[in-house]
Amino acid sequence: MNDVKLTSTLAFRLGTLGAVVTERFSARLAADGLKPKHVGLLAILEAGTATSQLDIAKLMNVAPSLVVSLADRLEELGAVRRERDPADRRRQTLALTAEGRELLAACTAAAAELDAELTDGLKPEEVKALRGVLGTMAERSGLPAD
Amino acid sequence: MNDVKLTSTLAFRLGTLGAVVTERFSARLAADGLKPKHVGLLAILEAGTATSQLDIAKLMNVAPSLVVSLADRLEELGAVRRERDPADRRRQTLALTAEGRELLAACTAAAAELDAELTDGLKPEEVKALRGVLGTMAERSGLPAD
DNA sequence: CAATATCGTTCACGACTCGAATGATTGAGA
DNA sequence: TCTCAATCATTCGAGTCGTGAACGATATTG
Repeated sequence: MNDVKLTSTLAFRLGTLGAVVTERFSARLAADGLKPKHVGLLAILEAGTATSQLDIAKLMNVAPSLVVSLADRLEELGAVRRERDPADRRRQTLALTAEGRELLAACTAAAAELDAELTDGLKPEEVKALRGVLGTMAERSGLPAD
Repeated sequence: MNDVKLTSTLAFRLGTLGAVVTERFSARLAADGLKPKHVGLLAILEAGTATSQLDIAKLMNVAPSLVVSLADRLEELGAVRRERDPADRRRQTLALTAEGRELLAACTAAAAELDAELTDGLKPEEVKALRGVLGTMAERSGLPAD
C-alpha cells in the first residue's frame, strides 16, 4: 500500500521544525526577558495592523486576556504605551515607544541571525524559493504575509 | 538602517506556521484521541530507530517521564506492546502492534491530506523544492531527516 | 559482596493559555 | 433622558503540557 513516511510529510516536518526554531528563537529572546509572542505583538504595532488589544488578540489568534499580560510586560519594559482611546474609552490603545522600536529591532536582528544559521550552506535560490513558498502558505493560513 | 521585517524572517515564519500546522494536525488526530507526540513515537517505532523508552526520549528531545505517559496511552489503545528486554530487564521495549501500524497509517494519511491542503495551488516544483530544503534543515537540526 | 550507575515510574511543580465572571463604557431604543 | 444590551479590558480559577527530583528495580564494576 501507501508507504509514505510520516516524517517526510510537510505537516509533520513543519511542525517539528517550527518547534525547534521557536525554541532557538526563544533562547535568544530570553536575554531581554521576552517570549516570541511579545515580539509578535511588537511587530503588529510597528506594522500598524491593529492598535486596540482586542484587535491584536484576533490578529494573533489568542485570547484577549493573554494580550493583557503580554502588554503588561511590554509596558513594564517601557516598550509600549497604554492609552485609552479618546473616541471609545473602553479601548486600550497600544503604541510603540522609541525603546520598543529598538527592542523590536534587536529581536528582528536575532531572528535574522538565526535565519543565517538555518540557511547556512543552502543555495541562495533555494532560500529565496523557501521564502516565497512559506510566504504564500502563511498568507493562506491567515498569518501576516509581510 | 536595516528595515527587515520580523514577520518576513524565516525563523518567525517557520515558528508561526509550524504552530498553525501542528494545531491543524492535532485537530485531525483528536478523533483518535492522540496528540502529535504520540504519532511521533509510533513513527520512531516503525522506523526502528529506537525501541527502549530512554532512547526514544532522547530521539524526541523529551523527558523520559513523558515517554512513559505517551507509551501508557498507546498501550491502552493497543497500538504498542511493552516488553522487558530480556538482556537488560531495566529496559522497557516498545513494539508496534498490527493495530499500531494501522493507527500510524491513518495518522500519516491525515498528515498527507493536510499536506494537500497546504500545497494546494502551488507548483509541483515549488513543493518539491520546499520538501528538499525543509529536509536538509531538519537534518541539520538533529531531526529525523527521513 | 558492596557500591555505583542506569532505566522506568511516580509525583509535585511551573509555564502557558483559555474561558467565565466583573466593572467600566458605549450605543440603541422607549 | 433613562434603561438595557453589547463591547472592551481585566482578573482569576482551571486545564494542559512538560520537566526534574525522588524512588525502586536491575545491572555493572571493583
